[in-house]
Amino acid sequence: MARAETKERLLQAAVRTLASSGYAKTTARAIAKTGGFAPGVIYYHYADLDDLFVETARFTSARRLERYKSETKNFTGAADLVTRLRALYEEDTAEGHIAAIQELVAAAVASPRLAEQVREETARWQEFAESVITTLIAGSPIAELVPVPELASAAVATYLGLEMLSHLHAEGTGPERMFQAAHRLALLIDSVSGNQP
Amino acid sequence: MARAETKERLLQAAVRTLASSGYAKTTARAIAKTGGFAPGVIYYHYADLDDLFVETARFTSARRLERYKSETKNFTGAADLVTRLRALYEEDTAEGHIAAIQELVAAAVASPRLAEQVREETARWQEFAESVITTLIAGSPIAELVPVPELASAAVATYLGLEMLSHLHAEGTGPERMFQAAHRLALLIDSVSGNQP
Amino acid sequence: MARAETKERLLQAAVRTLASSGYAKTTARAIAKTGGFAPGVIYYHYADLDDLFVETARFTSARRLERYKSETKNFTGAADLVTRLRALYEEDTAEGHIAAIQELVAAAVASPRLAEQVREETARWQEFAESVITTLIAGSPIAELVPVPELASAAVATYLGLEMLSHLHAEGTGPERMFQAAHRLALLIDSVSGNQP
Amino acid sequence: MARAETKERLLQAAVRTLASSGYAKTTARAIAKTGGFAPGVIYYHYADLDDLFVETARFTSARRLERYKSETKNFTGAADLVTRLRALYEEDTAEGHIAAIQELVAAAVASPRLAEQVREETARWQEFAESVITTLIAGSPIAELVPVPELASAAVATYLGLEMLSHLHAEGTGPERMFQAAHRLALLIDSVSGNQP
DNA sequence: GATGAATGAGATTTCATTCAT
DNA sequence: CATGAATGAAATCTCATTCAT
Repeated sequence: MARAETKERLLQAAVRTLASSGYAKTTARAIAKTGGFAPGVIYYHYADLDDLFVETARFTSARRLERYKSETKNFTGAADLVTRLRALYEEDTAEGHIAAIQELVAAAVASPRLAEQVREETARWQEFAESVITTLIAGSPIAELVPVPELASAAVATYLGLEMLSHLHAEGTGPERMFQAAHRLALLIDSVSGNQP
Repeated sequence: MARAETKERLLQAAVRTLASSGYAKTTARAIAKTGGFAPGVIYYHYADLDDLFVETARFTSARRLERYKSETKNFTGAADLVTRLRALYEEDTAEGHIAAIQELVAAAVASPRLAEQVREETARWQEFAESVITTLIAGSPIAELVPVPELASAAVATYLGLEMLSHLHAEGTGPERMFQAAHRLALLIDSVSGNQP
Repeated sequence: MARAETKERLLQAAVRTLASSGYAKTTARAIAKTGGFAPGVIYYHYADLDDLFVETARFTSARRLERYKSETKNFTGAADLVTRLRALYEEDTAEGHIAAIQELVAAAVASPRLAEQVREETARWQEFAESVITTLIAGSPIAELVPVPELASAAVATYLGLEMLSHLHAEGTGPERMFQAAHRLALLIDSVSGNQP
Repeated sequence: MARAETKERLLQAAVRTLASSGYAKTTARAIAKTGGFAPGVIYYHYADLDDLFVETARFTSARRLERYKSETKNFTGAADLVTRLRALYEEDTAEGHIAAIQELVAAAVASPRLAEQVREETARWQEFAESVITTLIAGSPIAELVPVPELASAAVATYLGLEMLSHLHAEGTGPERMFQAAHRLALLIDSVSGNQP
């Protein structure tokens, strides 16, 4: 099998296992079982598990960020944005993307290399959040007053924290209700700014 | 040594080890080394490591919540509240409290009992956040419009997410700048509501 | 069991296994089987196999050197010295001491720490050889002409090389015949110098 | 590529890897990397690694012995012989020949076939040493007294032992100083025997 | 002839847990 | 109550060898 193809299978399996079992239980065997290959393959393609985790952070983050960028292109207002983000968040949950990232963040305490990679990815998300916020407030009278970087940081943090907490609730209604509240707030903002809902 | 005293030493050691090494490296030996006692003691006081982790979640959460409640009693406005929270957040960081909680949340994926305990603790924090928000908006004309539970959820999530991300930044200036921005916003709110700063 | 006692058991087992199986086959399992304990014990007392090998080099070398010093005290001439060395060499062979050292030297190519330790031990043997040679030629008219350090180096090298080669000969008569030849030479030297045989 | 040519590339790569990494680290992958070919090739030309090692012993020994014989042809005395041996020894070191042999000797403890091959090669070197010594002492009055086989054994052993020890010394000045001492001794012998230096 | 991806057996290493003291 | 040595199960990792291409 082609090298690149196999590597992607490994990364996918790593994401799924991290999300479902936590990083301490994401053993080589567990990943192999998830992906349906022999544990040895991991070490043929990656130096060690740490190496695989670093690549996993890069892979899943880049992949999702691309999707977020493409799906939020040309949003027409705050409410529209919330609607799109809600759909994307549901994809994240389904794929286990944020859950995997959260486990990788927790694992990063013990791995400088992983910490550095997650830091890089987070910076990319922060940049994305900044550009969305900037677009959102463009033309508004309060645009000057908004501390964009801090708000972007807060947005990324809230996103991660939400996922973190939603894992604890079997029902998983937490985020759903919050998106609804956010949507109501967004409609309010749009009506004030004269956007089309 | 008194039973209770020893147990607290164990729990403190667990918190410190979780914060500094991550839960996968928080082994019986590692905790014992942090606390300066023999690994065997853990099993004298707790059934197993999972049991210790459950108790650790209860212990550090209860302890900090008590402190948060006592330190936010009688706050006089949004800006005052932010100031107090900033000081408390610094204590959290110094003690490794939130870092430990974050590791426990990550670990909870693999332990139903731990997940249940963290859920309980989170509920208490959410309740606390709700009461603070309710107090904050009491008397305001918009009080009716604020979705308190959702806002409280978001606040807790942001708090956790922030700590999560701040771990990745060696400098650690992230939260500091956010508290500053929050303080400026709070001053604005206070001036609108007629609070004393 | 006392820590020191167990550690010595481990070191003895390591020497025996190195001598009988070569360093590549001296696995944790193999050592444990030789010594009759669980493989895990090794890692309780030593950081890793490399660590155990370093200590093994120190242990077996120090032990044998002490014996060599005590057994060559007050030798009365070259022939007497050869006789004593022959007996000591037989002990070495029986205990597997030199065979183990030889395997450790071969292993040292891949382990800087081990290389350093073997270097230290070799220096001690060279020093011992120098003191023996100096005693041997003391008072002789040619004493001034003998390059003691170089001769000591050569002696140590020959000793190791001999053991190395004797391993290849099932019969093992090689060293025996060489000691006999050395003894004849020693008698010649003694008769010239007027030593008592 | 011609069969013979490829096989020689494999053998060369094996020698270099043995010398630089030790036999435990001389894996199929490591050899392939050294030689710049795929690991699979080894198994096309040799049954297994043991087989490759046996051939490597034969190859490097035969090659060097041929060179030793050609370079010591018609030596004119002890000092001249030492000079030639010193140059050859430097070649050995540069090519990693003796280091490889030493690793193979260490490995032979665990492989009867390899042990047998090394034994054969050693016998050839012993024979070579005997013929050199015989030539050296021919015509001397003490020729009858010299135990040629034992001396030849000792010479081979010392040669191997020296290399073994020289690996441990980063500076590598050990053998150099010994060749110098040997040269001074050789000059003395030549002057006594009336050889031309 | 040669490649290099994949496997499975076995090595090293870690660690929760037990237990004699 | 506390200690810390020991164990056994499971983890990480390595590698000779095979095989489809």
